[in-house]
Amino acid sequence: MKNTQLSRREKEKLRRRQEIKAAALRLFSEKGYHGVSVQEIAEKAEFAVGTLYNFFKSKGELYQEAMLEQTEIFFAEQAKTLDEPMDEVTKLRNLVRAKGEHFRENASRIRIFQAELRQASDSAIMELDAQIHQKRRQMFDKVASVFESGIKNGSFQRIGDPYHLAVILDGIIAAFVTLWIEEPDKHPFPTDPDVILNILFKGLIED
Amino acid sequence: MKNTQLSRREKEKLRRRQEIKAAALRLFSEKGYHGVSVQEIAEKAEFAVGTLYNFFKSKGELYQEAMLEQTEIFFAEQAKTLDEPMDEVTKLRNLVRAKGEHFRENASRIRIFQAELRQASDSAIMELDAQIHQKRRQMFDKVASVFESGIKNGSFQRIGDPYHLAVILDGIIAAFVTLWIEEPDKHPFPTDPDVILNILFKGLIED
DNA sequence: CTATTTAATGAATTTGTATTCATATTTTGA
DNA sequence: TCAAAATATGAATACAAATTCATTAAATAG
Repeated sequence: MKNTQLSRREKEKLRRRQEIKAAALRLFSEKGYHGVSVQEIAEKAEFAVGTLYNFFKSKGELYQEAMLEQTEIFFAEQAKTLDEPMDEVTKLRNLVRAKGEHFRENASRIRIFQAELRQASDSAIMELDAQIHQKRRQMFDKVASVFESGIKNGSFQRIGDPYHLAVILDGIIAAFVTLWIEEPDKHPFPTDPDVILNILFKGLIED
Repeated sequence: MKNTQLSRREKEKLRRRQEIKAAALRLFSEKGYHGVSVQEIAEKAEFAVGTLYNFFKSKGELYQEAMLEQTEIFFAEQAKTLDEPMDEVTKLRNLVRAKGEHFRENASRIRIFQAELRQASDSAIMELDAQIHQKRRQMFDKVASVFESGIKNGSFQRIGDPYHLAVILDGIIAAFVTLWIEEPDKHPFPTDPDVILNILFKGLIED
């Protein structure tokens, strides 16, 4: 799979292309698509603006290539953990571990997969983000206290920290919403709340 | 809490302000912040561009107000379900139900809480989005087959559809990542995968 | 060493859109 | 009915980039 039939010149060209992509990736990850100008990328990559356009058709294409490459690495790392011949529990543990490692190693780049607006330069929008997150935290506290009291009075097992449980319930619901938004017919949002809650209520292992 | 001490004129003014906000909300929800021009909002609201600026300092402020109002309604609906004097399981069920109803009623508006880029008009970026989602689905299939085989050979209980379980595991991890990104010191991403997996492995109710 | 091809440059151009403001219109109160 | 105050208007302005391209520089070949 090595590029052996590439001339010296072509390899050089490819290397510079990669350099530009790397500079772009770092900036996009920090400030989001709209927060970065082509000028800025050119400076970071130590090329002139025009040069970037010798390598990429447009800013959009550069963004696409940079992000897709990153995504491919991310998924490849995960897939590898599932291809080992292991029992299911081990596979899941390795998967979660691999994801965790990737996140820790690429902390700054992860943000980009969060909402693009979070990185806005506009002050009103940054304020909005802060306000929404405050509301979310308040909500998490409220939900956490439900788990807390359930654990205290013996209705619930202590399978995790109550605040974590609140955040997790939110994450599970968000996952269902994502499914539903992408393919509303194939994955309608469940009417019965227990379809979602049973994930928490019932244990996957033993009973 | 009613605005009784407002003059006829002031009430009118407020109503028009709300109308603009409503038009803006609909457009922002469909096409994202960068995908909508002030022109467009003005047309939808049936005012001239200049008029919007009599009501809002800037596009950013309009966005902020429109989105925040929506968010407040969203969280208020949820909070209400937790304030009723019910047992914990019922509270959680009502919470999930309330969220589901909100999502179904506001389908188009939900997208805005997903990544902003998804609504991009740039074709390269739309393509990127499609490519990432294809990769995600492939990954979900792989993970689902781990759950599937675990269920088949009796290692796992069938607490939900295997594909759902895969998506949910992803959602749980994403929830932890969000926590960690917001407050890295307070909520580090767990080193031990079982902190995450026990949510699935162990049941909240009975054992 | 020179000619020719290939690549890099960045100022100038184009584009898109947020914001302003002089003018027109409507509302209010006398 | 009319003048003053309040609002609405949208063409003009300002600005921030993305993209282009004529020019310059570097690399390669003869």
